[in-house]
Amino acid sequence: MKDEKIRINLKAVRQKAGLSLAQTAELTGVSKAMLHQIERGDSSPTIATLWKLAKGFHLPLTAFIEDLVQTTDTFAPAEKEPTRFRESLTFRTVFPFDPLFGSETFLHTLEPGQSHASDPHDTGVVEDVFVVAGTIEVLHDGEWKACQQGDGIRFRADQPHGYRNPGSNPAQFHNTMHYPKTNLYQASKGKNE
Amino acid sequence: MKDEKIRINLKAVRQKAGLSLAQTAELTGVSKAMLHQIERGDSSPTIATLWKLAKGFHLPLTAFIEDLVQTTDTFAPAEKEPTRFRESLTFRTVFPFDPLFGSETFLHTLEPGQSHASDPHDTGVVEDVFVVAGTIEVLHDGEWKACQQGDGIRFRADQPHGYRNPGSNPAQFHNTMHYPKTNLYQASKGKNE
DNA sequence: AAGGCTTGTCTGTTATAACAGACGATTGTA
DNA sequence: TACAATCGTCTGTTATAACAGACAAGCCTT
Repeated sequence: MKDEKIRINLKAVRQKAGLSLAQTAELTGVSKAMLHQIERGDSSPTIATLWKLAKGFHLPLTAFIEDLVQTTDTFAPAEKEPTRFRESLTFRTVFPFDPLFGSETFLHTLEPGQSHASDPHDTGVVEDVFVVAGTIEVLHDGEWKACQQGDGIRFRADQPHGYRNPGSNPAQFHNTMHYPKTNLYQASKGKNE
Repeated sequence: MKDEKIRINLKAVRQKAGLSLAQTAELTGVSKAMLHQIERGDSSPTIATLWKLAKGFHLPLTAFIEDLVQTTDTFAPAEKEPTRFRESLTFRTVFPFDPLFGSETFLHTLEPGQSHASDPHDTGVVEDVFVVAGTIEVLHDGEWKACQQGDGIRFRADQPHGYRNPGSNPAQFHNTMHYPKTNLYQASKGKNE
């Protein structure tokens, strides 16, 4: 059964923390016997107990099950689009729009001092921004939010938003646009199907 | 309790797929009564049950567990505590799974010499990899493909694949999984043995 | 050795997750 | 109106997750 991985993860986390079953029971509020059964794979814990474990170890719930989620494998390389310029920023298409997923990803580059304002998109469109290098500020809900390298921010794009680079070094950020299923249907009604 | 997320996500996923409780029971192997109790929050499902749901819907376990940001704004700061995954790589969730888009995004970190292999996932699942820093090699069709900083690769994830860092510096890469919505429907017909 | 204190394991008991099936309410069709 | 086929809800029953506590084996002190 796939549940093995849960057992392994729990044991690994516990041993990594250098805790005994009793200590773990004290820490998480899950009985010692239950911990033992989970590690042995004799019982499949409920999410409630999983949550106790996560909280006790100060780990995200996914820490115990994330490996179950790992995808894998084959690939068809994506073509690299040439860099294009708009008025105020440079961008490159990393992953082109795919109607199956309803998303597209760009890599934007902002020189120091540059800013770019984007008009509101259709309702339901969501934007993911992840700062690859440098520091940028993202405008949404009427205020500028500072985002450093490694920060990720998701927001509704059906309102005015924009980006600017307040620093002294070039900044790069990922930009993924999600177009909800409902929008796709309305947009492509009578075309695809 | 935090278990609400499970209930909400399950109901959202089910309704998104346009399935009734009976159809979902048929699809996932979880009884109709139990589905109802889970959605109502009257019972805390077992991971075994959660796994049935995930397999039935061809979705990751995180689809039911991660915060359901029904397209609300999220901010994932870079300083967020990374989740350690075994001995082979470190990652953190940048954008959690959202049933509206059917995708989730992680940020993986590979130390020099580290490698990670993944098991095949459901057909139709597509993975986007974008190298943020350093150099990695991606295993595909039995051969390792070198990917430098700024390279983006999209590939189908229904075959074994893996990542490794052959360089002498740490490497970071984005990892977005797309779970096609069509799977939800196709799975309901003819999937049962 | 003896004692005290751990470790992980194994009981018996309780709480509840999971099941099969019945039930009224609703919808569509003849 | 009557009938059939759904829907989600609500029973009673079974399976098992979760608990408290006992147990032997190992590890230090003295």
